[in-house]
Amino acid sequence: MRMAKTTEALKVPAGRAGLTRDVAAERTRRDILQAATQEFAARGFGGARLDAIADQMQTTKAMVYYYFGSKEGLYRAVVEDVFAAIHRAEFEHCGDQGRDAEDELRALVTHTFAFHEAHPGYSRIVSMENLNDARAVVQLPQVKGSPVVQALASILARGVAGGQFRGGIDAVDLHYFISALCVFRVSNRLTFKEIFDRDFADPAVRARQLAMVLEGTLGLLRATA
Amino acid sequence: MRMAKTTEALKVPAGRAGLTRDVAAERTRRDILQAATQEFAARGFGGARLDAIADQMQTTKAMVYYYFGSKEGLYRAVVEDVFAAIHRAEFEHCGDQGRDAEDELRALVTHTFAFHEAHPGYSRIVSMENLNDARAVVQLPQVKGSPVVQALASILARGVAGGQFRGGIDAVDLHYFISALCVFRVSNRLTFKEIFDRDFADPAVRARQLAMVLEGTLGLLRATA
Amino acid sequence: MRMAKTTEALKVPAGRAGLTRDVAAERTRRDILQAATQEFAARGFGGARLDAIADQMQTTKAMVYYYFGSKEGLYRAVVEDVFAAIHRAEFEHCGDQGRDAEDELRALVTHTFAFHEAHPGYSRIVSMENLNDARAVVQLPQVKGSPVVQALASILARGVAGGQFRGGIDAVDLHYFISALCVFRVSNRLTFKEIFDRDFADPAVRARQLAMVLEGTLGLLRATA
Amino acid sequence: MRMAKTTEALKVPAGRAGLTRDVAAERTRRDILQAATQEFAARGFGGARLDAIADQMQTTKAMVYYYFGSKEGLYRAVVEDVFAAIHRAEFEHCGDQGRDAEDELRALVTHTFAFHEAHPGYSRIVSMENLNDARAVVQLPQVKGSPVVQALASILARGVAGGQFRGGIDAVDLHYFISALCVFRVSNRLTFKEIFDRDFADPAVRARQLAMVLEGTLGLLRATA
DNA sequence: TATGAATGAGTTTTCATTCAT
DNA sequence: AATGAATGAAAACTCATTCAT
Repeated sequence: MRMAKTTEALKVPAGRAGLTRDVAAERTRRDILQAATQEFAARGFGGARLDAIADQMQTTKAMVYYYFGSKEGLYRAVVEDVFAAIHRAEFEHCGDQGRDAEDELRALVTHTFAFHEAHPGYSRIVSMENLNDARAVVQLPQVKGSPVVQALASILARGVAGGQFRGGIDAVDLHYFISALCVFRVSNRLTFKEIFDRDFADPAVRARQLAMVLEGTLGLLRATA
Repeated sequence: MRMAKTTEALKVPAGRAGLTRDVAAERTRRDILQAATQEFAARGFGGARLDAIADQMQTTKAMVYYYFGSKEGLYRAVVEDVFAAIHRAEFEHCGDQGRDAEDELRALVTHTFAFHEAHPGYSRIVSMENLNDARAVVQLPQVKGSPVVQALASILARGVAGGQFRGGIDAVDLHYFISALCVFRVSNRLTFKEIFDRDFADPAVRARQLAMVLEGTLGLLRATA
Repeated sequence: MRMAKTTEALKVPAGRAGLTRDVAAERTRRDILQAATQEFAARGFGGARLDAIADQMQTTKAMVYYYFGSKEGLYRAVVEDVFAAIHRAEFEHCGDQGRDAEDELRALVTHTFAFHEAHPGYSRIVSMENLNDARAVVQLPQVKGSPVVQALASILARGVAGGQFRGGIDAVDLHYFISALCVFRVSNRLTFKEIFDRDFADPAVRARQLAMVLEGTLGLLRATA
Repeated sequence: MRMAKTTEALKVPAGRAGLTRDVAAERTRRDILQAATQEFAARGFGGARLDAIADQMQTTKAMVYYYFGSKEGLYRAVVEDVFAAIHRAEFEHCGDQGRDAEDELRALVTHTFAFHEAHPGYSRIVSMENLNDARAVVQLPQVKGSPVVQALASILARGVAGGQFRGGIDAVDLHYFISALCVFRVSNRLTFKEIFDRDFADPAVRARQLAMVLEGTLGLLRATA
């Protein structure tokens, strides 16, 4: 009897005795997923080794097939998981509406900046998925959209209403702008360092860049050209 | 007798009769390099297949070894080639100094924006190299630095001197800022399109984004906060 | 506590309350056996998958081990079951002795012809067992012999006595003759159809072939050469 | 650079120097094919092991993929080869037309009888292919038809014209009749021996059975019922 | 220079079997 | 009596690399 595919496989335990087993199974699944995220981020899809993933746990390689069906299925689950984490993080931030639009935007940008910096593995997975023609994302309807767009739209509307921001800026475009500045410094850190000898991880550099991102974003919104 | 390694293999021989053959050889080498660039860009290092590269040409797989020594050597040559192309493009632009600093900056940003858009394969190779821990770039001394930094420094100096720009912005940091905005929309186009349903290739979107990049960059430099 | 092996597992228990459960168990066992017969017939021993067998029922793969001990044990049970069914069918026919020898033979041949046609799965199992070096049959003492041989011997004796048939024909040899003609058209139907474009399932073809088998058999027995 | 697929892969050597290599390559291919025929005949498709095939030669398992692309491709090549051999044998016999129809038929039957007996591996492959739903034969246009049908048609026509045979017998049907009797005793030899304790390989049994097949066939054709 | 054949070490995948509950 | 999870050994298949010509 096969399981495979994605996440819906974990049944709600019927009782106490069942609980332990299902919990253990779910734990096995998560172990695999975590190890796989690391391995895929480190070596790409083609370079990732199921052996390496299995070796990181107490489980065997066959379990990958039991839970995910194939290397491709595992990859899909990893991508799904990463985008879910990104969206979750964005959602968690969007709660504290109601403040001044500019303050709000600064907070959002700062948060985004810090989030990607703190989770370089996510950027790697996203880069890899782009190299892979987004073939996993295409098949995952649940990754569509992000709460951050609503949040930006709200900020923009308030800023424009309050006369702080100029109009004509679209929320998705603004998200591109902020994302580019926050993600690039993580995803392209290594080549940038080699070529320009500048380490984005250096605290001073980081502080300057955060300031630039904030000023650039606000400069864009305030521009009257 | 093997040749292997990277570029020093191209020495143009002094002999006369040998010329034809060397020209053919050089052509074979370039064919391999181009096919390899595509293959690596499409599948990453681990996913790239020497068979696939050989099949794209009239040459055989063994030729890869004759000219590049190994898959790794071929990969290095591809990365070197790509960065050389990027730097060459940047250099070509930097020639027309002497105009107004802001105009100059607009031209440089616009050029960078268009260049990456026109060469998505380059961004792919750069993304891949980052996923690969920059292991090729580390070994390639010739890719260090870029003329664009001098150009930006010159623009900044003139802009500050002319009172158009505020001071305190570093040329390399500014290059990060511009690169991020120009590269991200190419390297992350696919996932962005899937998730936010916004196609960066759409002319209207492109025009808006170019405007944003220009306004954002200038807004950053003009900012007095 | 394991049971394993083959048929002696079916003992009907004397207990009262246990009855329901044993009936259910026997039903499970038969379900497995049927699914297994199909799977083995369809894919051969090596190609058969316990997963596939389990998936066809409401039972799990582990039940196969509970009831049959191993894939090999299950295979043996299937072969035993099939030969038992064949012998049972042969026995059922042999009851109505006492008629004219030639009529009797016609009836027997016609019956054999129809039986194999109606149960192509049996021929498949027999073919498979031959491909498997008869390793299951060797270990199954209960499949030895068949009532059909006695029946043929009786028919032959009466036919010879009545001057209808010539002597010198052995009952087992005659069984080979009839079986070959009846089994081949089932077991080799597919390749024959592809190569000669003749479908043995076609009613007209079937009628002609039945006539041939009857005429051939009787022609053999009447021959005086 | 891949080859795979079936037989057309062997190029005609361009010259003397090329000859040796191509001949060696062709030899490798045939070695694999022969080992595979044995392995498939012995264990069926699912049970056959590529390792076992490779171990029988001085070549490696990867060569199977080089020449045949997959286990399935190898299987197809084996089936093709076997049917080609059967048809070739049938063709070789069909040459000596012109004799008396009955003599001719006796010779053909005797030859068929001996051929299958001498090549039990062929019958195994045919049995296996039937168990495998004739999936290889379906894809092999070159196995369609057999010269034996023409030969039988000719014999029948002459026999009818000469008054020796009755009319109304179709050549393909007759081929079924003869094939069934000749193939069954090879393909079902093992189970028959176990169940009826009669060894078809025994010279005395063989002689009796050949006589039966001859008499039965002629009896069929002479029958006036 | 160039080619097709060959190889060996790996990689993904499968599967019969067992275990804990 | 039954189940789902787990396992290890082996299977098919791949691929970078080398060799003979």
